[in-house]
Amino acid sequence: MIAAWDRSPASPVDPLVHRVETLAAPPPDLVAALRGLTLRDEPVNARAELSGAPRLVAAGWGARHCILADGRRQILSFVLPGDLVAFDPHRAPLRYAATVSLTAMIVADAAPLLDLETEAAGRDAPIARVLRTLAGAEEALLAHQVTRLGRQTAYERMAHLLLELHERLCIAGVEQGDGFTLPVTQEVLADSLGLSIVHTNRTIQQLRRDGLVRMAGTRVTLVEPARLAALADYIPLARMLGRP
Amino acid sequence: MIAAWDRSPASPVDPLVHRVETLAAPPPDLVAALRGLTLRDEPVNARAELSGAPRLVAAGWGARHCILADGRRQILSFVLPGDLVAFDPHRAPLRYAATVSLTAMIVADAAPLLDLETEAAGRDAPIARVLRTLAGAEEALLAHQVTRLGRQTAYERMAHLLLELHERLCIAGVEQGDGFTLPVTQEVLADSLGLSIVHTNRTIQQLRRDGLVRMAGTRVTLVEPARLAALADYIPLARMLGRP
DNA sequence: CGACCAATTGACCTTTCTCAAATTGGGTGG
DNA sequence: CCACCCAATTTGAGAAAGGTCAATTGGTCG
Repeated sequence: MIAAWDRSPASPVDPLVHRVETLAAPPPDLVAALRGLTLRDEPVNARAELSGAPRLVAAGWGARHCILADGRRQILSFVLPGDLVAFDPHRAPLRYAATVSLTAMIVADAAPLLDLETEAAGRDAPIARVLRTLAGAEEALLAHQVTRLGRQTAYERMAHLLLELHERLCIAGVEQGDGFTLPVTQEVLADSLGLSIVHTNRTIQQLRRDGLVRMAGTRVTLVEPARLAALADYIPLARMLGRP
Repeated sequence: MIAAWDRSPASPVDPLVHRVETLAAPPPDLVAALRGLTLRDEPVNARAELSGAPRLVAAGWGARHCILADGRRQILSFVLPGDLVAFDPHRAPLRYAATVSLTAMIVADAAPLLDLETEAAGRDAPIARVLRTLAGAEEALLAHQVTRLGRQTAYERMAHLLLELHERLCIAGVEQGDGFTLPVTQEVLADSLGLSIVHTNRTIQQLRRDGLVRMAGTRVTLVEPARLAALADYIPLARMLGRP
């Protein structure tokens, strides 16, 4: 048996490649090209701001959020392995919306990826098609987030978010099976779900009592994914992006 | 005096050009090129689905929305004059999120605009820069929407949305001054704000009683824009996009 | 052990929802 | 012009969901 630290270290592009393979049916040579990239990566502390240059998340959790004048915070989206941040260098980042790390992270310089796109000029190039799929995934996440916040109860929201996080981590190849590691506090969940901390806690407990999820430490297990998906009206990202 | 129907008909690109001029400081020759476009436009009935080809909204109101299994509806964003719909023909539209007309609309074929972008190949072409700004505006709108739904009270949400609609219509040159025409029912506002119809109605009345807005028929007047903006923590789109 | 942060619990309060019933405001056919 | 209709707005009353405040527990780390 091989211990985790004993394996050859994963490449920072692995989660991205896994996402691409899962969502976009890329030609093999594009996958090879992506794997062939050697990206300069660097560690980022928790609670740091991710700003500036184009980056690819290799590990760790972050978030984009807005903060109101009186301190209320709303998370717009979680930033997970395989995600691109500030990818278009020509586009100024939104003011009053920040991208921050929630845990320690490893982020890589995404410039080589950009070059790949620039060289393969043309809208129909496989790399362009793949990047469009990733943009579509981001759009789908925002649609999920708005619908959760606007039209779902706390119970539904929580189930929906857990399903989404699980699906995203599986798509990125970071997790597999029926559970995942949730490395953030309930306060962070509350700031994503638009709930108070107290109510977030009670909602989790209700899901536990109903036998739908198990949560111990940072480990989440989706005990009854099908029932969760039904009650939360969860539409998998893969399905939103058009795969039947 | 000239009746409305007597004026020379506005070009379908007018709202777009006005937005671009307001938000993106474009070079004069690009503005000329945009004005020079002759777009085939067509009327769309209220409550129709806007699907398929790239379109530019010339007049009327639409919305993107998701509908849950039990009928609950959440509007993701309003679609107003000057907005592009399904602009990237290479990108499949999200399933389970539809774009519909709320009023009668006039929409134009956006293909010539796309051609303009394709011909002027290059990320730094003025047309590309302008389209990026419009994409940034859309992103800012979604940030607003998520924050409203997640962290604001009904009262704040309503004030915030009215300010946003007003700003968008002014940016598109469709309105000016301190008011605008709101051609949708309170049910539609409710579906955007994540509220019930009844509470939407009561919230509007509260704003009226407080002397912050006037609403008669479809006409909305922002009586105290500054106080509204302060209580709703409203950040103008222009400021989010980086203009100081 | 003490400090501290996250999770949890209890009590009470506010916001928002639901249901049901007016009321209003245009249009429309007679 | 008027009676009628339908959709939209408005009102009332009671219930449910979720928030706030304050205290307690549990685990971790120096």
